[in-house]
Formats: sequence, structure tokens, C-alpha cells
Amino acid sequence: MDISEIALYNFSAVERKWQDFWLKNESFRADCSPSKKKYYVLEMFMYPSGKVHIGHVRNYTIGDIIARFKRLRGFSVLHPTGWDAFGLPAENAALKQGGHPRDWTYKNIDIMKRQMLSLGFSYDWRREFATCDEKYYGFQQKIFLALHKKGLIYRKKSEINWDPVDNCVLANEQVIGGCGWRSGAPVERRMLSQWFLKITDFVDELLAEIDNLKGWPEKVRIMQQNWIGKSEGCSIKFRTNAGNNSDIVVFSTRPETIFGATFLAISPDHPLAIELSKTNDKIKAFIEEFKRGSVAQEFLDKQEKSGVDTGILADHPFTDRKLPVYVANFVLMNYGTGAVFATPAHDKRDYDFAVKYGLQIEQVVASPEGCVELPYLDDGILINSDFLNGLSIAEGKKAVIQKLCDIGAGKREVFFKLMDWGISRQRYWGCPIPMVHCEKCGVVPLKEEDLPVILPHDVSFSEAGNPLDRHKTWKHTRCPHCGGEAIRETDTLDTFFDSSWYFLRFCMNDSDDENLLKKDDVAHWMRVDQYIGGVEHAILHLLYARFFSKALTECGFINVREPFENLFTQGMVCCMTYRKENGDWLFPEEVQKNANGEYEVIATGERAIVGNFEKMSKSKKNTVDPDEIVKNYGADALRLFVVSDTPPDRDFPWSDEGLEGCWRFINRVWRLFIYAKSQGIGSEECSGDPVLENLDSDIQKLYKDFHRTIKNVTDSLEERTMNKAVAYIRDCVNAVYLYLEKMVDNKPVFSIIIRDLIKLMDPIAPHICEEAWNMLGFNGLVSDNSWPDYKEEYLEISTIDLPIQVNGRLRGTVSIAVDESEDVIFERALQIPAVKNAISSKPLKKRIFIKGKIINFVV
RNA sequence: GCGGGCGUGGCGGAAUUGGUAGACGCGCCAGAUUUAGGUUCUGGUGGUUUGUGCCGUGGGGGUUCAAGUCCCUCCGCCCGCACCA
Repeated sequence: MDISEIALYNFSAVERKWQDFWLKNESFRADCSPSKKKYYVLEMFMYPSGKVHIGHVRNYTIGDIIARFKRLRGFSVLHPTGWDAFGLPAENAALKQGGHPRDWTYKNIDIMKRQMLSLGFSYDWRREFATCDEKYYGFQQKIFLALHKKGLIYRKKSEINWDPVDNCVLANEQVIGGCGWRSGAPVERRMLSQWFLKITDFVDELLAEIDNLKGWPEKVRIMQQNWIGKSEGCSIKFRTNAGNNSDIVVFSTRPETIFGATFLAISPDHPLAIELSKTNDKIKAFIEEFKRGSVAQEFLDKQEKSGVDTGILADHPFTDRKLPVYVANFVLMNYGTGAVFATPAHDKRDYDFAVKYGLQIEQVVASPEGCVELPYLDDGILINSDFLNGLSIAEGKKAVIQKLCDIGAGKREVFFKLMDWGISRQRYWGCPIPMVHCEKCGVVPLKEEDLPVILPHDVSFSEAGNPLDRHKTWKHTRCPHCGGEAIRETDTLDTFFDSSWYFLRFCMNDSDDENLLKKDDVAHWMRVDQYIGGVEHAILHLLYARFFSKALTECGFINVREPFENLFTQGMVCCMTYRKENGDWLFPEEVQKNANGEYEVIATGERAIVGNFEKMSKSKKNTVDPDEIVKNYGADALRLFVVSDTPPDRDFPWSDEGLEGCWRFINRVWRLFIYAKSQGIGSEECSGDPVLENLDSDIQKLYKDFHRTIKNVTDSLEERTMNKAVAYIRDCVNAVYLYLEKMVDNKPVFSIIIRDLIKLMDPIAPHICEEAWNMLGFNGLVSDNSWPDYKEEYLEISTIDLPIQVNGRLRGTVSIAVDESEDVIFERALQIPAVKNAISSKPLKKRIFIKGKIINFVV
């Protein structure tokens, strides 16, 4: 048989066949198995936007490779998926094209599920659900009531971030650079009664536990730490000459520099500043100016420090110094106390401000060597500081806080940036909040037996605002407390609420009707052993999910305080961009290379500019459609491609040539399988390990090298560097190709190699592997079997080309047995002409010999 | 400004953790097969010379018999946070 004449692999028939089989037989259902170790692998579930994109494909392929790999490694694997289905786009679509958000959502789920199935992901589909399923959000309302009862949910009138485009409140986490995370519109500030989740109750634990998240990327851990933003310091009360109730409390993390304080600064939002503005036009004007500017973030960033003198003088707690009080634009009301003492010698901002307004600068920290450096020396010895003189920063800090406490002027204090999470949204397509407003009883929680509160279907989107609010009947109900007339809460929950516990619900399979959070099931599967998703969720989702695990544990639902053992954040899929000279984006197919090697627009011949590799996006016209790829190259080729070459945590440069290469490789492997079958390779030839001594030396080497391949692929998959696993597999296939004609005389060895090669490839390209497995007569599915082992003894190399250096430069190699004696090897090495030449007549100073590694002559 | 990451052929990236730099792939070149192109199989491919050699992992310096890897220093790119007291 000529291997080059084997017909192309019919991927579409094969892939369809096995996808149907897996689905029908629930091949990947996860059951609690007492005999196996469990492994929970989860990719962040999808928003049903309407279409799967390549970024999803990469994310879910990485997860599926891990799931299939772990199954073969003998774990009982839970690998579920579902839909993060509430949210604004459904409403926007209804608004734009008519129809109902519910229909839009479920239709999209249908489409996208079909796409996911066509990629051969090994999910336990029994556990699939959407967060907009009544059962799911109904249970979520139960959770809401439990959290409320526990005191973790409260209602408060507060200034909120209002997105004027989406007509919606945003959490602080959803405001990025002063704009809404979805709409991109500048956020306005409004006062509104809102529901809040008391995430701050867990702030210490949320921060402390980050240190134990060893399986998380350092980057994400730091981002969470920064977001929580703990500062330890001291609040200090300053008396002023402005009469009663005009004491100013400042917060400082550097109280030891108090003797360098030369003025106080308060925020324009500080109550005292607002009070003063009533009688002081200059302050009033300054605050107005500040408010006007503060909307646009870029403006704020570049804004120079400025302020206005209030005329008030504050008393220094330890000296006679009178400190002028300024209203200053660089002091934030929402951090600390909204007031600071300024030490210009040791703080950049204070320094800039002092220079601008000609204020005093007093150095109080000197470097230990005594040399004077101004400003901002943040380590050294305290000087000019009365009782602190000569102390280090740390000692001084301790001493000054003690003294401030003693005289009743200050106390130790800790501040956090993290604030409670506002969860109310003035939107229809979300989980209804199970509370009512009763004139007599106030805000009253519904009784559990009255749940779920179902979203009404008959709503209209013809007007702006919340459809629930203007629904004719839905919101009218009875008060659970007094039985009188009451109004339902018409706000719905932030969708981040929905996604904060979905991974817990996956622990139950769909036969469980009532209780979506069974403690035993959760205990069995949690934590998630490997969570995979984009780094864009580093703060929002991951922080909320951590908080929920703690809160639900407090409420007795579960007993898992940290949900995610290992976190993997994959890079983005990027693609070349092209633009016209006027800046308009061009599709790649609109562009061609002309005779001069420059790019031009095919239709018009104008010059086209080649842009950068950028994240795929519709607006930049550099997307590719997974459906098209699957249709033309198959799911296996696509899966292989998205994990080839580039480590999964880096951005992936898409190229059509690269994809073609993967398609060619799938075909190359297919030819190998067909050829092997024609040579009598198959299950009946596999019986135990081959006896190496009976084999030709090159086949021995091939077999030993294959064990090296097993080790390399195993290690690569364990460390999540699929690109390396692919390289080792390709290398191995290349090696087998060189011995095709020896197959027929070495059936047992080749049968074992082919069998185990199928297993090694199965996590990445499962369809072709399932087909080959079946075709060569092996039993069951590949995933019913176990991952190949390698023999350590085969990894030991007996002969080696030992590099010979002279003065650290390579002059040749000698092929010798690894355990050959040193003297013999030196003898051989000195016979190499290039070595002789390099040494010539110079006296030998030293010989370096590292067994199995290198020889180096130093002359 | 602070924090994190990165810098290796034309390109994506390997490198047993201090021991033959460039595995594997893309691209390119050649041979075989083919009526031809494509496919397929095999070989080659860092630069520069070829008698040998010399240079080469962002730049410069250092440690070492030996540095992509360790130390110092400078430069550049990407990401996150940002008047956080």
C-alpha cells in the first residue's frame, strides 16, 4: 500500500458520527464515584449572544483537553456547561427588532448549543441550564432571602453610578474609567434607594485568603488585592478655630511624619467644605468648578492640583504650629475620612500643592547616613520630630499612634477601597427581587412558600424605563406580613449575582428537582479544580464568586469558603487587520498583495494599510466564523490549531496558513492509521510489553523515544502548555513515518505505539482518535481507557553525542556510552581534529567533565 | 507615578532549569511522485564566510571552565491600577 494514495480524511462524517454517539449515550456524564478521585473542570459559562466566536472556541478547547486528559488519567471528571442568560443585550434586541427577550435568549442558546456540540466538547449535558430558567432564578430568590435574613443584604439610599445610555445603575466594579462597562457612556451620579450586598463583611477573609490561592495567576491575585485596597493607619482629630463641631478628622498611613505637617487638606465633597461654601463664595466657586470637571476621567487625570484656603487654622496635636486648612481637589471623599494632613517634604502631591501655594516644607525623615534628600524620602530616621527623633519609620509609627491614643487625639484605623456591592438594576430581563413594599410594614421579604416570583411574560418595550414598573398587574400583591395591599420590588438583580453561584449548581444533576444546592453533592465536587476564563473577570466575577461561597457557607447552604482551586486565564485570539488610507476597516478577503509586495484593495486598487494583530472584533473586520472553519476543516483541526504553537495564556495570532497546517497534520495522522491497519496493526497484536532485545536497534530506539514522548506530552498537559504537547506529538508522528516499511515485521511494537498515540492525541483531537480506536479494533471509547504509562528505564539514554568544548566553545562531539570511563572519553575527545587544533600546543590548564552533559578543555 | 508580564531566526515559539541555542509548526528552497498545478513523501533552512572559522537570545557591564538562563545597569513593548492619604 502506498501511503500517499490514501484518500483524504472525511472529517465531517466521522465528527458527526461520534458527536451523536457521545450525546446519545451520555458518554461524559459525571457521577459521584467513590472509587475514583474527582476532578471538576469548568470554563466560564457563556453569555448567549447569538454566536460562538473563536475566543470561546479557544477557551472551551483548553477546558475540554483538560477534562479528557483527566478522565484518561483515571479521575471522575465533572465538566459541565450552561448559559449566563439574563442581561441587557436581550432587552436591547427586543427593543430594536421587536420580539421578546426570552425568545431571543432561548433561540440563541439553541444556536450556540449546536455550535458547541459541533466542536465535540465532552460536557455532561444533563447538567445544562440557563440562569433565566425559572428553576434557577427561583432558587436564587431563596438565596436572596437567606442572605437578607442573615443581614448580608440591606437597602440604602445612596449615590449611585447611573448609565444614561443603558438607563441602569452600575456597580463600582462596572465603571471603567468613568464610563459604563457596556455602553461606554460617561457615568452620572444620582441618589437612589438600592439593594446592597454586604461584601465588606468578608473583606478581611477575602484579602487574607488571596495568599492561599497558589493556583491563581499572580496578576489576578494582585488585581484583587489592589481592588480590596487595604490601608492601615491612624485617624487623627485636629481642633480648629472655626468653633464647635468643626474638628477635622484625617486619616494617614504615615502618622510618624506628623511633625512635618504644614497644612490640612479636605475634599471638596467634605461636609465642612459644603458647609463653608454656603457663606464663602470662593469655596463655593471652587467646588462647582471641581464638580463640573470631575465627570470626564481624562480631565481628572491631567488636572493640576489646586485648592482654596478656608482661612481656618487647625492646631497641631503636639506643637504650637497652626495649620491652614485648604479645600483641595486631590483629596477624595470616598476614601479614608476625606481629609488629610499634608507633609510636603515626604509626599509628592503635598509637595506639588505646597510649592504652588507657597506653603511651608518641613523635612522630618533623613537617610541613616545623614545626607539630606528632598523630597519623598520614605525610609530613614526621623528628625525634627520631638519625641520621635532618632526613631526608624516603623518605630516612629508605633510610638506616635500610641501617643495620639494616650492624649485622645487619634486611633488606629484600617480603611478599604472595597465597598458594598449594589445589586439593584432597573431592568426587566433579570431575576426579580423577592421583596414587597407595604405602606404599613415597610419593606418586607416574601415568604419562601411564595417563591418563585416569576417574571411576567406580557411586557412591552415601547417606552423607556423598566417594563416591570409599568406592568398593569404584576407588581400589585399582598403584604406577607399584614396581608394588606403591597407593591412588589420592580428592580431585578445584577446578572453578576446569577453567575456568583452557578458553579455550585452544576454539582447537582438535573434529576434533582427541589434543592439546587445539596450540601453533599457540593461537598463532593467542590472546589473547582481547574477554572478557565478570560482575565477580564479578574476582579468582578471572581471576587463576587469568592464572596458568595463564604456567604452561602455562613447561611448553611454549603461548606466551601473558596470556590476555585486553580485558575487559568487564556489569552485573546488576535488577527491581522487592514484599513483603507482613510481609516476604514477592510475584510482580509478585500485585500491582496500586488506585484510590488504592497497591499491593495482588490475592488478599487487603492492602497491598503496593514495594521496590527488585534483582538478579533466585528468592528475591525478581523473575525473568523467557527462554523465556517468546522465546515471546511473539521472540529479536530480547529481544536488542534487553537492550542498549537502559542502557550494558552498568551495572545494567539490567528493565521489561515497555520490552520491549514493543522488540517494537513490531521490528514497525515489519518493516513498513518489507515496504513497501519493495512499492515495488520491493531488490538489483536497488542499483548504486553515488547521484548526490546528481540528488536532491531532502530526500532528499539523508536520505542524508547516513544516513552519519552509519553512523558513529554503528559508533563506538558499537566502544566497546561498544550503547544508543547502538540509539538511532541508531531515529532513522534514524524518519527513513526520514517519506519513505515518496518511496520509489518514489528506489529506488536507498532500496535502499542499506535494505540498509545491515539490516547495521547485524544484530548486534543477526539473525533479522529475515536474513529481510529474503533477502526483498529480497540474496545469501548478511548475515554474508557487509561492514559499510557512510560517506563523510566526507557528514558535513560545509553549512548550520547557528548559535546566537546575548548574554552567553552563547541569543537565537536563524541558518540559514547553514557557510563564510559572519563579517561577513555578524554582520549577520544582529544582525537577530534578541531579539538586538537584549538588546543594546539597550549598547556592544558583544566579539564571539566560533567557526566552525560559535556567536556570542556581549558587552555 | 505604582504594580505585573515580556524582549530568542522572516513569523509563532522550544531549550532537560547553568552544559551542543533555535525542538515542533508556519513560510521559503530543493529532490522524488504527478501529464501539469495542487496533494503526498524526503531533505534543507539564524547571519556571514567556507581552508577553516567568526558573529549571534533588546543594549552595556559582571560572576563562571561554561550564561538565553545568575547578578548589576540601561533601553523598548504590552497589561492592570491610578490624586488611595
